[in-house]
Amino acid sequence: MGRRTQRYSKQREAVFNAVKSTDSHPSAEDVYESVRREIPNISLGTVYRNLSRLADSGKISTLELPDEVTRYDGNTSDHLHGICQECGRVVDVELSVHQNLHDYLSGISNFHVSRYSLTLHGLCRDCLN
Amino acid sequence: MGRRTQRYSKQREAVFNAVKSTDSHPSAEDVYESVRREIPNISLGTVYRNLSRLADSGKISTLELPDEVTRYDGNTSDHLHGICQECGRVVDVELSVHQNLHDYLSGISNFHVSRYSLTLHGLCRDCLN
DNA sequence: CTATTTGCAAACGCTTTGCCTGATT
DNA sequence: AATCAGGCAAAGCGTTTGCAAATAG
Repeated sequence: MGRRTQRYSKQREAVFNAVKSTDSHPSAEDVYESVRREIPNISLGTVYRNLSRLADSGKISTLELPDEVTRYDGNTSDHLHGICQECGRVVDVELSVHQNLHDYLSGISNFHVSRYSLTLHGLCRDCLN
Repeated sequence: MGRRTQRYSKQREAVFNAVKSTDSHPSAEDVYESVRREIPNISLGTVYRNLSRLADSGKISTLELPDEVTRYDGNTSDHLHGICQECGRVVDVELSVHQNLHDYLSGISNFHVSRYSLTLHGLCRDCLN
């Protein structure tokens, strides 16, 4: 066990920047496409490896979306996501709701909730018009 | 388009029964193992095909669990699921909470919620002891 | 100099599909 | 007899991994 030391690599930096610089919650493939413009011969395997390491070390986070390709988020704060049924985008959701939900869920009698995963489906602001 | 007519087959009946007769939320592989005791030469492809058809026609339902193999549920009523961090089981969760949640979620300002997918993580009753 | 990281390609796990034979209506 | 469903095996898709060469410290 124990994490081994991490060395700098321009590939990891580029992967990190690609995730950090957008709020589109890119998939590994999306990140690959984006980073390739800067480092044309980067391999998809390297992108996957770096996404995992960055997520392990808490610098980015992984999105738990049902029936979806894994997506990554540069915003590591605790928040919710909505998937727009119209345009397919994954958007950040304002979370006053989120804050009370944990208490709300402790009302459950046959299961002890330590965390939950909530994904909303509906219409984003753009598609609501 | 348009659904084609469905014919009876003993394989589909067995797949249906396997899902209906348990509350363990079996995966396709689980169903395969189970049905094989009755129909030893059934193929895994047939199990998948029938699970899809049964779900399409609403006779069983598909579980949207993040980062999990797809599981199936013979209980088609709207309810929540908890994944036990100790034993890995997926259990049905009593849902008084669930009923109010939709209203609760309409408070969100930047996303119009039409449905949501909520999975709980924690401890089931057995593992809480 | 040594350990880590890369690129590449092969392997993986789960699920779907094509093709031809067999079963249902 | 006309379709639909099954068995089998191959393919598909997203992701992981083994390996030898390159690179950071």
